[in-house]
Amino acid sequence: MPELPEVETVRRGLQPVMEGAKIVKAEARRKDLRFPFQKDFVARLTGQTVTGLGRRAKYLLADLGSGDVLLMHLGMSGSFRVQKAGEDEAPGRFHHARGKDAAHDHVVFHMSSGADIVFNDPRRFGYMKVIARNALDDEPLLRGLGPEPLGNEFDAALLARSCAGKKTSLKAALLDQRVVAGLGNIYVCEALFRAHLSPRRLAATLATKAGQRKGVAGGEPTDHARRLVEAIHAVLNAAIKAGGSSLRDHRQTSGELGYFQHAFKVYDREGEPCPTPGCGGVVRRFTQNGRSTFWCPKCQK
DNA sequence: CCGCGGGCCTGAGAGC
DNA sequence: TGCTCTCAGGCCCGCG
Repeated sequence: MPELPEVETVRRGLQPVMEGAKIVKAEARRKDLRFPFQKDFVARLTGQTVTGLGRRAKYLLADLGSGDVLLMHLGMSGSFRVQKAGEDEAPGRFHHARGKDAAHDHVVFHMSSGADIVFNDPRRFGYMKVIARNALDDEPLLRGLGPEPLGNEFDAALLARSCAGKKTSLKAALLDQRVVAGLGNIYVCEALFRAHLSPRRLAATLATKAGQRKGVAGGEPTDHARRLVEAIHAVLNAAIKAGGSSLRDHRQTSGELGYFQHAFKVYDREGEPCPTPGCGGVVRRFTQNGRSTFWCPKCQK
């Protein structure tokens, strides 16, 4: 489910109840999520103060007083909710009028702030791991990640360079977290639409001819690359402002829905008229690398 | 190394 | 009502 805007929304919801508070008690209610929990997972969290809550790509990172970092990933269906300590934790199958099945409340942090933070994940593609902060650079889950799309170093030149020599489609390249870290299927479709670029275009065409050979440092970006970076910035910032997109699972930690799904131009809009003024095309869908791509074949070239 | 397809899980919705 | 089938916002792994 969650792409960068949803994870950032979750981070902003958790920050006020986690930062500066102590994890009085941690519960892992099953032995695994996507991966088995570490044997010392609960022990390394218990009694620790959370000194900061950050985000890298689609990961949340909670800094602990011990020098450890708690790494959290929401997978496809993970969500956090914040509730008052002892409140109505899981009385029935469905609670909080949120359609969340309590059977999938897998991890709970009881905070000294008086908040219980509950991680719910029906599909269990999410995971959590505690690692030493001084080993972050060696962490396999983080090591290959490319630049933050909203970070200073991510610009047209860098994008063009990392697409240089890529034989794959532009769509697949943008989904590759080594190229840029944090985009997923929705925001790739939306960014390509806003940039009027075809998802089928060869990724290497973002660099000029001179720069298309892989690894050429001076590969000049094309106007296409500039347009695409602008579109990525715009769509991510707008989505964060809207609290993310709620299709099925994503909720803000308060339980509120995000509402950026209403602003989708093409995602999940197969058959609708293209929203580009004067285009007159129709939004189409097809499958690329096993994922649905939504686009307007008339104005995305 | 690179790109692709399969697999991991559960649940919602469509069609019969 | 209920069954079967498809699809879903992610990512690791193994294959060619």
